[in-house]
Amino acid sequence: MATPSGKPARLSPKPGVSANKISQRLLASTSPKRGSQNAPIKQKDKTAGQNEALSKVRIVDAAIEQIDRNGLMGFSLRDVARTLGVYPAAVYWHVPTRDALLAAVVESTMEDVAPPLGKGTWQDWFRELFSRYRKAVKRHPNVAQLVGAQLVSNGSLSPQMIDRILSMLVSAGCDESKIVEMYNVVVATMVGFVTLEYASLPSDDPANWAAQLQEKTHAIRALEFPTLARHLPAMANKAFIVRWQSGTDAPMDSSFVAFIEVAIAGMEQVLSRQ
Amino acid sequence: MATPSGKPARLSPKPGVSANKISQRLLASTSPKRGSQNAPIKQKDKTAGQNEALSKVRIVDAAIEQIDRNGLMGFSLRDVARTLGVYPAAVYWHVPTRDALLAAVVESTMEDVAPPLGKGTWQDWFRELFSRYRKAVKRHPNVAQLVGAQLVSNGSLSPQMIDRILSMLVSAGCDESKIVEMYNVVVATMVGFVTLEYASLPSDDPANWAAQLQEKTHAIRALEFPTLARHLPAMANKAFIVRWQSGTDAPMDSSFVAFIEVAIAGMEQVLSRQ
DNA sequence: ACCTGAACACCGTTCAAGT
DNA sequence: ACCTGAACACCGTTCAAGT
Repeated sequence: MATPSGKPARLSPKPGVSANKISQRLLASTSPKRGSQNAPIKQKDKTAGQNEALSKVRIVDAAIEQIDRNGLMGFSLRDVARTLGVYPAAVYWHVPTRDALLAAVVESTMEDVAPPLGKGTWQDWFRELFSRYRKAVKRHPNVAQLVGAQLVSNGSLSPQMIDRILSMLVSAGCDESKIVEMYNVVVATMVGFVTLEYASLPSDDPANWAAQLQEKTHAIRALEFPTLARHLPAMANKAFIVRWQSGTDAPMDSSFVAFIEVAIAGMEQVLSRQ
Repeated sequence: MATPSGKPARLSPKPGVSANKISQRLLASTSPKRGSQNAPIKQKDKTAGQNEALSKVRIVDAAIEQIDRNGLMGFSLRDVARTLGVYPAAVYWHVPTRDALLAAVVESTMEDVAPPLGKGTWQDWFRELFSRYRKAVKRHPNVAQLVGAQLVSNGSLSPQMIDRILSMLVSAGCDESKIVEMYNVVVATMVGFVTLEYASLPSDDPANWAAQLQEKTHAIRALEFPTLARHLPAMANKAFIVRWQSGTDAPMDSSFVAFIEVAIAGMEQVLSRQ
């Protein structure tokens, strides 16, 4: 009845979902999958509007739509092709690989995060930058993981954003010798919290998973971990590691604010010390 | 010759690698894959040592080894089974799913990150925590993405670490009403930078990819982005978004130090204000 | 209790051939 | 130039059956 892994050996038959890879489930949220067979279904009716010429933008849009609906887990080139009514190979004419497509998705998601170089304080500018980034991710939360992984080293290289961050650091009085370090601090701050906040849950079966995690939570020995035990009620589903919903369903607004205030206060401090 | 996506329509035949999913390539580093067929190759010789009874720990260890060698991309249940000389289904007796296995990998990677509650300052304790976390990730860099995604909301719930972080915050004078927020700040700080630093590169062909990115970099219009242009030499391969190696090959030590100093200075500031 | 052997329903990618 | 149609080499997962 119970396997060594402590779970029932097999649950319900689980029909079409099956297969997949890497962070897939880890990063995923939910997703059905009504599988059609092989050949694409050409829909000639105007209602669907699926018969304009295929193009990279149409493909990227379809990909985003699919990721929004089904999570990263629900994403596959073949499915995108299916919803566009073409063969998978057709997609390959416009996009060299699956991951190039995902890179394009990231790029599209990240348009216009960097605020213009107005006349406020540098502190306010960075606050605005961080908030805008978060809003951009919020619009397509299931893309969050991609962004985190991609933004680091990627063709989604937005020179404008980089230039503005550097300019702002200069006008914040950052020493030229420290500017690369501080730039990295800014980017890590921008991306770090939000990536975690919107990291999606591992399970196919969120309800069950939440229940299990709550179990585990209640099983914590109050004597061994008194501080944790004391704060548990306040932390439940509101603190990293002790939550069972992602930022989509349980936003962490106040913690985000705290995070950026810490970051900015820290930057003030470090910049004034140099 | 050139497709709309601006890349050659098809490169070299690309033999066995093929297929895969999600962040796969995004998170991956490199990986061959010498494919055996279907049935596992039983090796009865002692040298390989592959004939002890199958068990969850052996499976997890094999998984880690494989991820270290081939990247997350090179990871598959079937491959793990292959190296253990058993059928894929055998693995399923010990581990309920692929992602449960990856969760176990994370858990194993994250052992003992939280330092004991010694007698130093709270500042030093957090410095130590952040450094230990980074070292743990460094040991198995290809697991970094998993950790980032998992640690947030996961069965890798380590009550001890949480308890210690909370205790430290209390003794740092953190107001009880702000403790959850500050805890989240700490976790995001711990995980954020390092996850980005070790995020792996998208390409199957890192050399080519690096070249392309350098091209793109040189193509930046100096007139349009003067600050960026000025600092480009200092940033190349050392700054997020403008690098073509991951933390494994190009560690970002000084930026990491700057990051945690900013974080700690910020925490001092915020804690003293409340 | 633990594993084999085979099957199922998917993948990403390639490639000749059509239009 | 753009897409079809089919194939190739993989996946994760299930399930009866063996031992």
